[in-house]
Order: sequence, then C-alpha cells, then structure tokens
Amino acid sequence: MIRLTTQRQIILEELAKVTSHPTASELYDMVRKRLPRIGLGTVYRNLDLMADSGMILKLEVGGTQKRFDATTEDHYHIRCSSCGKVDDIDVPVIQELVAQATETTPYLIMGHHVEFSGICPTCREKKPHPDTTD
Amino acid sequence: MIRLTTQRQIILEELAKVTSHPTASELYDMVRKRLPRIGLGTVYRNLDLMADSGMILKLEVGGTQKRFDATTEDHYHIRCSSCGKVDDIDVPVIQELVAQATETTPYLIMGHHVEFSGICPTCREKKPHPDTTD
DNA sequence: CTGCATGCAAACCGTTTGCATCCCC
DNA sequence: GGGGATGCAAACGGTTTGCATGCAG
Repeated sequence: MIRLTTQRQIILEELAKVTSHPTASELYDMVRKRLPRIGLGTVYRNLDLMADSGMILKLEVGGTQKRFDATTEDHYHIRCSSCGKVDDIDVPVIQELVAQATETTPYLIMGHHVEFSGICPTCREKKPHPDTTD
Repeated sequence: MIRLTTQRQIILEELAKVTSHPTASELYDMVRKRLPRIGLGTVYRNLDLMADSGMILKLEVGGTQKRFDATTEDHYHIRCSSCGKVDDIDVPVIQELVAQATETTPYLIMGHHVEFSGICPTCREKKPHPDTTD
C-alpha cells in the first residue's frame, strides 16, 4: 500500500481543494505555502504515484504541461487556447464511441477523452476584438 | 504568401508520404536523408509555420511530443499508451458536441478533438499478458 | 530500525531562439 | 539586391533522476 507521508496528504488536499486542473508547478506553489521546504521533485513523484494508483487523474491534454485532477470520474475538458487553462465541461460521456472505434481499429482500446478548445471568459474580455486599430 | 523553399517542400512531401503522425524529430530524420545539412530548428520552424497557415495539422495529443498530420480534414485519433504511436481512427466526427458544450460553458468554443487510447497491435504482441509469474 | 520518501541539484529532452550567412523572389 | 529562411549552437522550460539524509511504519 502507498505510504502516507505528510507531503502526500497535503498535495492531495490542495489538489482536492480546487476545481481547476493545476499543473505540477502550480500545485508546487500551493503546497509550498504549507510546506515551504518541499521540493518540486517530490511533487512530481507523488503526483505520478497517485495517478498510477488511480487516486487522481493525470490529464493527457494539449499544451506543454501535464495537468492533474482530483476527480477520477470520467468527464470531458475544455482548454483555453489563449492562456492554457483547463476546465471541466458538462457534456455527457459517450460510451458508444469506444464500441464504434473498436470496430475500425486493430488497437485494443482502453478509453477515450474529448477535449474542447476555446477561449475562456477572462481571455475573451482581454481581447474583445483582435485588432481594429490600424 | 508563404515562400517556397526546398526545405519547406521536402518537409511537406515527407509528411504527406506517411500515414503515421510523426514527431518533429522523426520528420527530421526522414528529411535528413534527402537534405543532410538541414537543422532541427528549421524543421520546427517550418512545421509551425505550415500549421499556422493551415497546410498541415499540429496534433495536440497526449504524450511529451507534438505530432504532425498532413491531413487537415477533421478526424479523430488513437494513441498507443505503450509506445506513443498515433493513428487515425475512422469514427464519424460528432459536430453536435460543440453545440452541446456551448450550452454548458462560458468559453467561446472553437473546436473539439477525440483521442482514444489503447494498445497498438505491435505492442499487444510484445506483451501478450502483463505478468503472470508471481 | 530499515527502507521507502524527501530535498536538493544536476541531468534530460523536446522545443525555441539569436545570429551570421544564404538564397528565393 | 534585399528580406525572409537557414544552419548551428546555445538557451529554455518542464520533467526526471541520483544521492545523501530523514522519517513513517
């Protein structure tokens, strides 16, 4: 069984506390407020460990950084193509997709994920219209 | 308009030649056989340029590396969680998803992508059964 | 006690970038 | 001929890892 260290607990608590899907370094900053001497490596090691043991989700989304999710139920996401933020999206999961895909591919299918892309409200306000100044 | 350099042409040709979705460095290796002095930076610069101008697709898939696709029509993908390979998958694109999502999010939705995950035939053969030795 | 976990820092890997030179238009 | 494109190599950002020490069980 997975050993319950202070670091582990606090990382999990901080992740569960937010509805956003923080990156490892965002989580590092959050955790550091309570555990100033924690190392970034510890955060990475524990996130991977918890993801492997199914306690949390490691989101394989676009962008340069992986993001983490305390909600392990199957659900879809939307990513802001401007700032990279990721939010949950409340569209019902389509289980039939896997059945459909199974018929057309030699792969052994394990799952699927839908990722929407768009502009989040914050970024929308920042750039109401691309550029009408010239 | 986008300047037509030898490098550009050959990168595009090599990408169009394969049905796989190569990473930048895979493409670099392919192109280098015809253009031994090309630099990796040139490959990256041109792939980004061509993606921005809509000539090719930059796949925002999971994994550590970006992948590129000469087919710009909307379609879905499957990624092997063992070797990272990405293939097209022949499941009809669900346009209604965007409409559905629009109703439940404050984001301005631009698009969506479905990524299946599974084990490719090659990796399936390599590991017929995970480990039954204990 | 003892071995897994931590903190720290160096290493890694994919990607980006600055710069002098090159070559397409 | 001129400005964008190239080759090269150094820089970068995110992640991983080796090692001595620390602490949970």
